[in-house]
Amino acid sequence: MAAKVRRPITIKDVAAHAGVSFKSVSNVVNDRPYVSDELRRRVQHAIKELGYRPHSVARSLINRRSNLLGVVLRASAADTHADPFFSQFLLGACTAAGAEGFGVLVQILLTEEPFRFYADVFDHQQIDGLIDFSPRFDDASGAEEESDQDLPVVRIGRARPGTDTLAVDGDNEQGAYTAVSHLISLGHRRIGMIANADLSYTVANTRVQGYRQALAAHGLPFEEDLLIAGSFSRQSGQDAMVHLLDLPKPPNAVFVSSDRMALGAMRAVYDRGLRIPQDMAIVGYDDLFLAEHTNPPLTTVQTPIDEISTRSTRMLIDAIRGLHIEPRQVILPTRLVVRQSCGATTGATQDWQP
Amino acid sequence: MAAKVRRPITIKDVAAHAGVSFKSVSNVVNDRPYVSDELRRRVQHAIKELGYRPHSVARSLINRRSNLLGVVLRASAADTHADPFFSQFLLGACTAAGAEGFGVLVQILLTEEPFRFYADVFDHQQIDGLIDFSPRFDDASGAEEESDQDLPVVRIGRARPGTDTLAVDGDNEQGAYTAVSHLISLGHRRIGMIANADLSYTVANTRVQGYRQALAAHGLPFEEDLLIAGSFSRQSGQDAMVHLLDLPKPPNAVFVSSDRMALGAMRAVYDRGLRIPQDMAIVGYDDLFLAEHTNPPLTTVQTPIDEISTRSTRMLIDAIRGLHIEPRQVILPTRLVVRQSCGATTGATQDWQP
DNA sequence: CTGAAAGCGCTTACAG
DNA sequence: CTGAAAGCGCTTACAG
Repeated sequence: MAAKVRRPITIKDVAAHAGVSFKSVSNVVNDRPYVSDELRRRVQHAIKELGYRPHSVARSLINRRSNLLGVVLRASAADTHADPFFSQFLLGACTAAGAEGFGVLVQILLTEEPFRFYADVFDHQQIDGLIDFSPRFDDASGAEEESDQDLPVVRIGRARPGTDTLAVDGDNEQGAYTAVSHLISLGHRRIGMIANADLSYTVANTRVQGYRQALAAHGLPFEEDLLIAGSFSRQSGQDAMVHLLDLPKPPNAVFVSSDRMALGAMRAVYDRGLRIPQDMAIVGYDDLFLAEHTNPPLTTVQTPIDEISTRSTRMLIDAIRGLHIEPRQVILPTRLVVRQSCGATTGATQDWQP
Repeated sequence: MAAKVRRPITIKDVAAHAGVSFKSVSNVVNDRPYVSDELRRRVQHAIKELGYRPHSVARSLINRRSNLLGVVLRASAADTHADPFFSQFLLGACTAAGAEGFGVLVQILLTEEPFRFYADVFDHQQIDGLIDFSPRFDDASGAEEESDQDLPVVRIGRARPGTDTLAVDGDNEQGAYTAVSHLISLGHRRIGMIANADLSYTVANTRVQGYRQALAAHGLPFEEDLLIAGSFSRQSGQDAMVHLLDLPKPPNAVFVSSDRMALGAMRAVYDRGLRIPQDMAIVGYDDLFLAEHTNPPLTTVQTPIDEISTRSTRMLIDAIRGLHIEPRQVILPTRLVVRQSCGATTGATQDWQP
């Protein structure tokens, strides 16, 4: 453990203490070749003894590198409070960044605020690159893809087709496909879908694709009536389910591509005096903490958030280092977590009431 | 909006463009007095035109200030995934810090890792001060209060008695007091408590104090049997409730000082075939997102996390600026959110099943 | 390996 | 207000 330091120790203090030139200290610190083992040992000893830490700011000034990564989250105030992914994402990002000597600067913006360019987001703070973690930002605006500097940017989510934006995302198509196929394998033939948002959002659109592909792959027709789009909120999930239940011939299973909205959908089902999953099977998306605690526990799709955070951070650091990055878009597989709301009796978790 | 910049613009570029000395540019940027309005206008015009941003690293080197705040979260991997407070805390901290020209550097540590001193946490990254957001870190270790540098630190949580650590916290005593008093006002006389952790954690201990004070204030005896400590997890809440239900004379109301544990406690109640709140009233603590979604919705205590984040950030910045800070410990009032698990019929939310 | 110099972009303190 | 200099802590490039 480093000795406790009161006054800043500089490279010169270390050089004096070790009886070498400060140049040699620099060489040792930066792991340069042509340093004799003996010299290295003496310098390292002095560094330890004095508790020397290279002054990152001075190095930044000369290297034109701050070794700082920016992470921006654009979300509504309500989302932020509940967003279970951001903390988890940060954990992975901090770990991956730290391993490469980078720190993580965070900026959270409310979508209610006027749009800001990346350069403005971190204002005068120098960063070497940036991760845009704004899963719910309307893709149609597109403004966030326009890097206003030569700043490397990795986007969490889907890149706009035709662009070469660096992007990492969970496989929404596959996640939805798996969820719906699971319902089909359980014997359901009329399966509705409540999309998590308007289809201009890729995060909604891609999941609808998976839904349609699953139907098609199993020879089931796509019925326009059975697909309805919500808007992220629980209430919108409830409204959508009411709409489906009011159909002349309602579905008996629904894929709700957001756990939060699935909560609202379940409420609508119970309000009609129907049972889950007997009268209505439900599968969600996200695997929020609460998915385990609904009644019955919610079968849902889990996004590989840890892997997304690690991959995107490494990708950004590679970009900062000028490496050639291939592929530029990474899509990571999701996992279906089977509980009871789908009607499968094979769920690992047992039944309980709250 | 700033013009788009390809190459870094320096203070000299601005000076040349405006036809003034670079010294004057510095004066304008730093809002020094004795700058004529005419000069200021010319410089500001040039700054805008060139899209100049002062190089924060160069300023840091000379000012010995990075304008960077560190925020550390120490948590277990499981907690991180679910911790609803951290994102929300960061939102407040980023906003408050940004308003004063500070950026926020984040570091998330897993409690499973070996302990690290603050200086090691941010390694070589320079920060001006630090917020320790480690609500569940065992207070008994105390290591985190020992600043190993002259680094200003604000702790989120309770300061150790007798120390002058800067600290901001929610009023756990008052929160618990209010929760238990509410149960008493509903007619309950045998009220148990499941503490969120071992009493060596102030976050548990203070809530127990509130529980005892509420009993005493209403002339009810404190019965040792009715108090049992869990350990943050849902399972521990379930086990504790089983224990209480096995008592010769079980309570008919329980204050569980953690929503997550309340979830386990509810499960234990249902496993016995009992009803909530008719057979067992329950009040939680934290107001997690899911509290609204339990069956029945959970009455719980809400911590003023937004105010905690804003106050602690401002306090840290004041400390960095060398201001005298009084009081050094701030305790902010909590709020009881009445739903249905306590048996009050006056809850604003209506009854529903999941 | 050491020495002596220049420079990263800025601020400070000192003369004019 | 301007000018010319020094310096924050470090790295780079150049001689020895």
